[in-house]
Amino acid sequence: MKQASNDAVPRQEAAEAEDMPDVSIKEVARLAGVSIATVSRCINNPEKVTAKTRRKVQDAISQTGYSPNKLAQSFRRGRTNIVMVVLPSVGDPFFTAVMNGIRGAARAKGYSVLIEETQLNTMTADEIGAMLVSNQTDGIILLASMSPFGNEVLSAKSKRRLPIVVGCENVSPELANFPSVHIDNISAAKEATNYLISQGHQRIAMVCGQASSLLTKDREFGYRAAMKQAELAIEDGWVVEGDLTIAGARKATRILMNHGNRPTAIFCANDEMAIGCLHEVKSAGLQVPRDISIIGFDDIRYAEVTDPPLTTISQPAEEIGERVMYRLCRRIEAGNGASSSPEIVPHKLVIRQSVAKPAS
Amino acid sequence: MKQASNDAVPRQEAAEAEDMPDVSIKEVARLAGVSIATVSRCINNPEKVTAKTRRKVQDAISQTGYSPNKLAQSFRRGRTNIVMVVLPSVGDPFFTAVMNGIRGAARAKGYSVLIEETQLNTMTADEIGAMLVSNQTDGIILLASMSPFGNEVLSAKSKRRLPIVVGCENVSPELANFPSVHIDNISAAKEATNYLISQGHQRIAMVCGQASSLLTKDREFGYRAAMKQAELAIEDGWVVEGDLTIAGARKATRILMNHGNRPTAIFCANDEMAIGCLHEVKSAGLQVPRDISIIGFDDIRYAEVTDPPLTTISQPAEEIGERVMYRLCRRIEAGNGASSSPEIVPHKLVIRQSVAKPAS
DNA sequence: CGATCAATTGTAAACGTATACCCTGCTAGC
DNA sequence: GCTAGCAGGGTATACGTTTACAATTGATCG
Repeated sequence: MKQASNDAVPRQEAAEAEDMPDVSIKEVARLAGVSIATVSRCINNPEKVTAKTRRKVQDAISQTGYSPNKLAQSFRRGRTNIVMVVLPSVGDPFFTAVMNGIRGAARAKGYSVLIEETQLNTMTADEIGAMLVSNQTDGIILLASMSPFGNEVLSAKSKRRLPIVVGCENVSPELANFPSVHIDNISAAKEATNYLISQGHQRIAMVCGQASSLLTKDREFGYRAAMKQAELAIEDGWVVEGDLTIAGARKATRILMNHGNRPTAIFCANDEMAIGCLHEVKSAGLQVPRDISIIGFDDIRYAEVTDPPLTTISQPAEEIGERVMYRLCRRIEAGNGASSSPEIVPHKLVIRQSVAKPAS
Repeated sequence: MKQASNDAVPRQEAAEAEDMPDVSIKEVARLAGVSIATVSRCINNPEKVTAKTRRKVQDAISQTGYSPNKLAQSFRRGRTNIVMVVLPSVGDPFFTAVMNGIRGAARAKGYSVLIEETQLNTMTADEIGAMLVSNQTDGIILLASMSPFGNEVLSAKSKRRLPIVVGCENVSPELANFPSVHIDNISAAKEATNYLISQGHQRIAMVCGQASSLLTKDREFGYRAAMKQAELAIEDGWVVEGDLTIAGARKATRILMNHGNRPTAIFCANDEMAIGCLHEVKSAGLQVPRDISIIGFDDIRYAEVTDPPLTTISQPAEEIGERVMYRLCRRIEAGNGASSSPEIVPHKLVIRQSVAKPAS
């Protein structure tokens, strides 16, 4: 296959591309007959260099296939253009949607996104702190409560205007005065519960999230508040803890189904669990919503294709993602100058068909 | 709250932690009364340093709260310990599962994971290539066909034993001799189709993925092969392209439902689409599997909670993720020395309740 | 034509770490 | 007690950029 030389292929280029050991700015400078400073300027401040020189450098660059070593750049500039987002589970479609918003904004701003899950203990608070401190990332978006995180590294470093923004949930006390963007989880949970009440339900149970999660804590709080306000009792065993997964919800639902005083409606702290709950109720031979009503939270994309379609609270997930990323950017650029007030985005009750008036 | 001084708190530490401008190895060395080389050795080769010295250094480190600047480390060592994975959609639970495998292995090996989606053009092939070339990442896992990617950057660089591993699908010709790990998509699709045939179906349609995706191309190929082998005709309009999303599948399904010669079974190229398909069929007032059978592909976690539960092809998603990551590690460490043969993992037909014998 | 000034380019230092190489001092063997 | 050997620690350089500053060029104006 090695032909002699009868085509007009620019042979030199090919040859250069062949080995190309590790072409640095030096090599380009040599080839263009200028100093490395000029090459650097050509790339970063093209207006500060003569058109003629720019050409020479451009030629040299395309000849060598040079591209700046990002490692060196990051090192020199002290910035990686990487942000980290910490969340409970990438698998949850709600967070996926938030991530889409983040990713879009990140891309627009020239950042890459590093994802870390807390769910399976894939990363401890210490490690996250270490990551921050060691400059691997320019900033962090917290979509998950990280209480243990607060005290150790954070408090010491927070004064150094550490770029952290909290998303999707209230900021915990330890993280006070970090910016945040989220819906009003308490009000939203109240609204969901009130909707069930307005349909005539009185025996309303809840499948909530882990106790450690501030987000689900708020939702449970809203549920309890609504029940209290309506003067409805919450029986022992009606509030059962899931782990925000389908499997967890199924287990929790089984417990509820076997409760002596079975509820007529179940409020799930997220849609993922509502799906598990729905399946489990149907598996028990009951019908939804005829026998039991179910309401979820998040409005993930599967919510409208369940059978029956899920009534739920809708969050503007992508928008949250976008906003949280933009706030992080401002925090990175402006330091503590950027505002740190919480930003509340609107939620919405989406009525589909998993809730009906109770049978009795 | 600012008390005078009546407790035994080590005041110096507190004071040091207070400002901590940017403590570098130099500061630690100064404090420990040793050279920076020794500090470095203490961290990276503790056995090459006296216990006594080690102590002094350790003390200085914890006093200052020093942690090595990863940027500088990466720069110096020429490695970032970050790998990039390129995939069509993080939202797809199948890829989420693969990612879990990747993440687990990455964590075990000390890598962080950078995710890039191709679906929404969030990153062009050029950008990915640039990323690679500029050392931002140590290696890349491709879970998505990147045909346009092949020629430009890759071919030029592939000789430089670029650490790339392909996952979930056959490696395209341009990427030849990169390692890969995936199931045998063609055989699996054949198996799915044959199962429908074995149940007595003759009018079998398929909702496939984008033409650009090698993975879905293979599945379509398997379907066609099985049909041919069984001497069953595929009518015009029975193979309709979805985009691997619920919405796309619903649109595709509507087309199938209106087909003059309506199929009795539908093979969907992934479960996400099968869910959309299922919903659409039921929305049309038909029953599954009584009126129409549906079979999916991937066995995502929602597959067992649909109504009816989805019959599908199961892939060992996490295992694929793990293996692909480990192969990438070997590639990073051993260069081209590491084998580059494709690694086929087993798939499995999971029979649930979305397929039955045809009515007629 | 020479001087002054602006525009452009070159020089060199710095970022924080790792390490090759050298030096010191100790131990052990004779 | 002397030397060979070696382990522990110091010195200094390199990694590839960016950038402050110096130097040079070219141009404009007197």
